[in-house]
Amino acid sequence: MRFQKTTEYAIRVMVFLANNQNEWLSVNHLHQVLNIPYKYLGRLMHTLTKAGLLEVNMGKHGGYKIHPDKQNIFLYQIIDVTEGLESYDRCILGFPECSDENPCPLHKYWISLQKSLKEMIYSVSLGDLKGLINVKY
Amino acid sequence: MRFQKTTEYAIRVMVFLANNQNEWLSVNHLHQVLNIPYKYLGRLMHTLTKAGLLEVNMGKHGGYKIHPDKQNIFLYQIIDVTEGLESYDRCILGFPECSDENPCPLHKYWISLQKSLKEMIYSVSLGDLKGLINVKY
DNA sequence: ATTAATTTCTACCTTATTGTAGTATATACA
DNA sequence: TGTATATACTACAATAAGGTAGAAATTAAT
Repeated sequence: MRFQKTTEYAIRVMVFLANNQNEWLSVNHLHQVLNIPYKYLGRLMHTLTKAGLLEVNMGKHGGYKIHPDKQNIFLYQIIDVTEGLESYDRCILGFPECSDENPCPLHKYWISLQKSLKEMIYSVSLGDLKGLINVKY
Repeated sequence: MRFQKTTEYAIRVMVFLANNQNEWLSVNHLHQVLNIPYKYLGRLMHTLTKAGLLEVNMGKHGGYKIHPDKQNIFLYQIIDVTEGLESYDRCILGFPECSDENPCPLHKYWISLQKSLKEMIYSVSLGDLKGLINVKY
């Protein structure tokens, strides 16, 4: 029961960028500070940019920053880009017809947990996480 | 954010066996009723047996049933066999030193959810799920 | 004994995730 | 305009999860 590693990386890097709003940060710098494989991170940054969460500046002194139009990004937006949100509406046992009326054996236990998980990813934003960067990964 | 598919399969099959305590159920039967790939399920049953959760009877009219010494199995015991319990104590951002004193950015949000998840897998048992098998997978 | 139905064991295949390498392209600035 | 420093793009490699195939071993019943 966990996020994909790519999602971990994405949240890590987005939190870091949110704490350095006005600087262009290069992949190499982020790779070193956040301990994420360089080339893999490069591709992830590109993906986050295509998804509209980041602004990019190519060439010398280039890098990435949070997109100016997206100043309060929620966790669900990041997760949506990296692994999708399907699992937050899915039956934990993979029963395709699972519902309150037609529940799988774990339904009543899982539903409330799923609700809490959703509440977290839809309510926590990068703004809530500002300042929290004294972490060595 | 989900269980591995193998864990899904394992819980499905254990719930079914718990509802048919006195019968030897063959892999072929379970495969058909629970819609789990035949050969893959065979290996999973063997794994659950080696872990002591099931009793096996080889040969004609053979199959599996819940091990007589394990009449009230909790979810965490099944999950431990299929994917391990590491993720239930792990930082959601993979920060190796994450703790109350030295938290990652998501720590305070994740900790309470993790606690609920643990409470579920340590408190829900197959006994709690008996009778709930009117499900077509 | 023989046969049929079952698990066991070993090997391999497929797919998704994670990670690496190299070249092309863009930008800043001397 | 040349050079240094970035990202973009494409291809491929490694690993883990999920899945398949077939022969060997075990058991029940005839």
